[in-house]
Amino acid sequence: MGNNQLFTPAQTGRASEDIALQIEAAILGEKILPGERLPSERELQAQFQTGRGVIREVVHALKQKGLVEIRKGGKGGAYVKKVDVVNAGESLSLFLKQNRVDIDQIVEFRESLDRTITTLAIARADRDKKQQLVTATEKLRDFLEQPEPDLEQLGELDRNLNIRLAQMTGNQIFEWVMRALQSGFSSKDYTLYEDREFREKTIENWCETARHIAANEPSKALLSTSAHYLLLQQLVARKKNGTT
Amino acid sequence: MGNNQLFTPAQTGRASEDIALQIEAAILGEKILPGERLPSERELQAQFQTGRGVIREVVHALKQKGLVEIRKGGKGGAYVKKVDVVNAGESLSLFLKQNRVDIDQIVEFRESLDRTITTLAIARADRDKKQQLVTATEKLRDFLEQPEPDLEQLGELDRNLNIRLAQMTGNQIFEWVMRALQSGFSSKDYTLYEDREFREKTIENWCETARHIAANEPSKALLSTSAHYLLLQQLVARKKNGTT
DNA sequence: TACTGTTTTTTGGTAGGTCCAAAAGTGGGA
DNA sequence: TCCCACTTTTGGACCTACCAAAAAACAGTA
Repeated sequence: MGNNQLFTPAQTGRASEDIALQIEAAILGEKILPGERLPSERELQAQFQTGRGVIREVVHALKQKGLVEIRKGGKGGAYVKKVDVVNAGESLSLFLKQNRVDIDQIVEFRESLDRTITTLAIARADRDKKQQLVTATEKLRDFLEQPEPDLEQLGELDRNLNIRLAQMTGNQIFEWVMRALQSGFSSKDYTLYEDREFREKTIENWCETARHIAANEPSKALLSTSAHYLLLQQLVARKKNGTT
Repeated sequence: MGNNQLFTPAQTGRASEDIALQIEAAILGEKILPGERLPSERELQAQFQTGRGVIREVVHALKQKGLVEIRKGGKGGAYVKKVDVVNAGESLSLFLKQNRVDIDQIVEFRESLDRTITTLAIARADRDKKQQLVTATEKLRDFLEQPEPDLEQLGELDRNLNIRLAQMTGNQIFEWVMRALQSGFSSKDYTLYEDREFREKTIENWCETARHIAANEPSKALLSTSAHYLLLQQLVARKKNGTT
């Protein structure tokens, strides 16, 4: 970026916020493209006519927001990241954690989300994607055949299925919300998959749903989805009664 | 270099992140309750045996996450905030801004969200709340009678209506997502309300929807909602053709 | 030339200090 | 009692120094 005055010195007052806004605007305004790097902390310090501490705070705030990635050493610095859908931001997760949102609410929301996603996925995704979904669910079922399946890995596969389905809507927001929600969900995971019956029925249900989606049968697919959430609600209710 | 460290992630981890996690855990674990304050930066510096810069970074990261609020002066410091649903986190907003998510996608998502919310609101909210919704929509219509309505204020009222409706579901997550989405939506606002016809039809539609909700008529309410989004999609399409 | 190991430079990370400004408390005088 | 100046607390900014990691530059050898 050289010596052209992309940034102006901070005004007196909340210097850090001012600088943060300038840099953030530069990133969002694509003055600095993803993959490029901001000047080093010491350069920024000179450009903004400020202390390095301020710059560090700013850069770290950007890092926290997921806008940049920091590398050290020669050619290190703050590299602008493309905020992709993977970065599901922890704000929802934090909200779920601190407010002790009831798991029923999460389930309810996920059900409504899933129904829409299923419908859209059937309407929009191409044959290949749908077939891949079926294959993935069958792989999951095979995985479950093991006498001692790794529950953590199982959860991971399940999450991936959900995300894959969300991607099939062609609408990034569904994927974003799904990811955000799952990071919050796993944080209050009641280790649902420990229940063997639930686990088997759920996977079977997944396979069924995937088949309906591949067959372009929205109403049947929605029925499977509902069945899944019915199962989930029952289990959650049991767990609750068991622990309280 | 001892080879015994080959498999451990090594403690190259930054002290600041470590400290941040400790404090965050203390807050989320309710060791420190909302309203209480963390020790002062200098005290923390002493407790953690570290430099003040590190502490400042940590505290500001927490502030950025919305977990604390910083006051200065005597009795100042980092006060723990209750992360309420209002704090809709900017991660979604950032995502929408940087990825140039198409406005159609936002509209599509909002429509699906609104349909669920409407259904749930009818099922769950009590008479009073529903009546208040009707009153609020009528107030909005009256506001529109002015020859020169303040568009910004109008948008604000509209947002409040949406949030009020989301609250009526009794599920905080809907409210959270609605808020997050709106902060992102307004950032790519095509100044839709500038179109006088759209504005009037929309408000009229709002009144109608509210009445259907108050009358416990889910299917009619959903019809109004659909009509609203149809209108919105048309306008967006027109704007798009006009600008590209 | 090509590879290899060392040294230098760049850059973030940490430590500790000084000073400033704002906010709350403190106390004296009208 | 009330108001104003003074003091204390605390975050905000700035600075200097040094450490550690990573890349680049370099030297040495085959």
